[in-house]
Amino acid sequence: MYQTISPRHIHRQTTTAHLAQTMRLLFKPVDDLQKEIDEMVSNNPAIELMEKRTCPTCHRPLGEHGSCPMCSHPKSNIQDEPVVYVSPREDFYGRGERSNEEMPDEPLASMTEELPEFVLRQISPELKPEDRRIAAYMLSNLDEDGLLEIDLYEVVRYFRVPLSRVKDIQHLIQRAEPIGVGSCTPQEALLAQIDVLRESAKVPELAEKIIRTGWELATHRQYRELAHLLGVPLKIIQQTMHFISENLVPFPARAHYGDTRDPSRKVGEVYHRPDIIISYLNDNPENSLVVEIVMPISGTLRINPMFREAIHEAGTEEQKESWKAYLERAELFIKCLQQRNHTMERLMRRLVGLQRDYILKGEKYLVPVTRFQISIELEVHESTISRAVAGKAVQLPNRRIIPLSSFFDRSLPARMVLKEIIDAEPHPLSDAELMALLADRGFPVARRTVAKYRALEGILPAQMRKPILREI
DNA sequence: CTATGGCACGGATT
DNA sequence: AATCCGTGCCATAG
Repeated sequence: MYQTISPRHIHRQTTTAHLAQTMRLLFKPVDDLQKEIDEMVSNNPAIELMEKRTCPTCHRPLGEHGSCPMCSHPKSNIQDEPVVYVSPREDFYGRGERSNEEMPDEPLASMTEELPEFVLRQISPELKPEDRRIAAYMLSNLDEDGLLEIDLYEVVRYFRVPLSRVKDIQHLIQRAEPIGVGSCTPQEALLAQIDVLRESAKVPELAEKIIRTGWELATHRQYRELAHLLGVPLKIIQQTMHFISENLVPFPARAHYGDTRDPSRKVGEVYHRPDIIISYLNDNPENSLVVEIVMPISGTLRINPMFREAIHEAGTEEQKESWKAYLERAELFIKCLQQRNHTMERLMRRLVGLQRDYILKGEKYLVPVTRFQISIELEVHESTISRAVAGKAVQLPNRRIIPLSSFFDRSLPARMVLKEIIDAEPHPLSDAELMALLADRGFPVARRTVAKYRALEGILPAQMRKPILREI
């Protein structure tokens, strides 16, 4: 944003109207903010959008001080103080870009409306610019299960590019969340998931074999025939099938929608543009973290100086008044935006410092914090924090997009440890036993609560966890 | 009798 | 003031 006013200065001249509007803007996620800004810019002649300024070397938008935080900032060795800045960032589809290309943007099925965007956003950092159209085209042809409903050759013909290039793009898509999306068949989706899973856990060799050669039999639950075909004992087959049904999803998109196993993901809250992007400086894990507060516009807003001048030459007194009103509203709007960003910036600086391990090492390391505590530390009202957190999404360095509110989830670490325990124990443990083990690891919770956590994580009760097969 | 899920209560959080 | 979350009690299933 255009800043001639320091945040402290803003604070002093806060008025009630100002406050009210700041509140309104504060809890708006980027999507809504974009509409808000668009409307203001097109209706109010006093405000204008400066052209975007991008860094000449890395093409990222410049930070608010006119320097590029991504490449001109020296390597920071301050570990507790991440670089936080407000970033003007373009819509990922590129505004206006769509008009000169015949980007296929026919309406999608309502359920998957946001899936293509969601995926495109994840892969766009690795996607060559010239491949974006192809990726977007493929993503717009997903069915409601997240599988590609067109043939790869169709894409080849449409864009007249080599098949290998299309396959490369598909490979990229498959590895984005939900993993396996964009595959042509359920098998392909499963194999992609195995691929990704192997990076962090061991996967039975047999699983891949079953999917590759015996999938027909497996889907019909003809395990005996399958065992015979692969020359493996029936029992092993059953165990592997159990592994598959527990860990893999043949229809990637379903995991996010109707699946009651993961009630923490609500429909509509899943696929968001990130409001905040956390990444490594220059994408190098050696470097410190950079936190971008995303702005939905590609430039900076400011008062049009011409307009300010023009007021003196207003024809009638009436006109003068109305122009002044425009001017005031524009000023207010800009100040409120600045304050919103300032609040977000402070919040994220504190939060990232606090939850660094969570961001880098995983959910197990989340530090339990309440909004209330943060509000005291930042000396703002607790509702301010609530507003700032509500409905916002964060993209982590590993490209996962999660709700900002998960930073305040008290029970997440306990649930992750619970998962670990269950994964590790070959013998199914009852809730009471699990309770004891959790207590050992520093999570004293009631037996009843263990059951609730299990349910939250979609883990079946002990008896049902024996090698019984779930429907695929 | 044991293991679990449902319901509801109370305290903390928002 | 409304909502969320952990927990205790009790019914039910095996």
